[in-house]
Amino acid sequence: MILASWNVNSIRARQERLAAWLDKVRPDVACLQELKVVDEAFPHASLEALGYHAATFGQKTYNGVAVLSRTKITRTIRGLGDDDPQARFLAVDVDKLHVLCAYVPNGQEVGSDKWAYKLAWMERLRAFLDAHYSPEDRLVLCGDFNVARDDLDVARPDDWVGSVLCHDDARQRFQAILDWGLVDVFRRQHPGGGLYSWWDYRMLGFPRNHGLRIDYVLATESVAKKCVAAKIDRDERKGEKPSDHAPVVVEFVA
DNA sequence: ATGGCATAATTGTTATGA
Repeated sequence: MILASWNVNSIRARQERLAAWLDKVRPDVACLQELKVVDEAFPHASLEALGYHAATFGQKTYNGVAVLSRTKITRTIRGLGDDDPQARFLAVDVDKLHVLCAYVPNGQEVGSDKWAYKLAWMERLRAFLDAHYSPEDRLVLCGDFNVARDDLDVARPDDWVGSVLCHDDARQRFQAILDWGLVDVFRRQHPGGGLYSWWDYRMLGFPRNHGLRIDYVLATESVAKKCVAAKIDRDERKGEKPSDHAPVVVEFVA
């Protein structure tokens, strides 16, 4: 089974690239973030034509998450179960797997209101896991976490010391999510680091490979132990009109 | 200290991202 996570940075701007990529990779499940579109304008028809069911939790202009699946989606939970108006979380069941798709807030600047919201949001995500699932479940939590876990996940760590992507307080919230009972399956496959999922559009970030790994596939151990391959599809950061994020693609055996 | 690039709201400029 192939599972992917990709922050597309507008599904409408990325529609052609997304379709070509789905056709090439044929993931069984794909978690998408930053749709920047309301549910009514989500491109269901073109994705159906490619063989995908879709669950969406969209929003005008900002945020928005979706899960695509080649098999039927049997349950959908939109949001973390509170009155937060930002569309950043979607959980579905597909086959015998819980699939959770998250777009963690960026936080803008340490000390800002958005920063406080980011930390609180990550705590709410951990609480949601506690309330709804067991670490014994077959579960994956994928998405853009807007946190580089370790300096191994940062090309130029000195540039990012204390920033919203690398701050200890954010890393602690991330670790609390892992400590619930999740494995960073990409890290397990590539313990040496030095592989990135996001590069700034500016300052020749991608040609210089000044990247960070902030997109993740996390899995409970029963799923993680079936992982046979994990990669970041750097080719998707090349060419015309790329997202600033590349997809993370993970393969599991039966 | 700032912008640098991209997107979506709109058509000149702002909010946001990471």
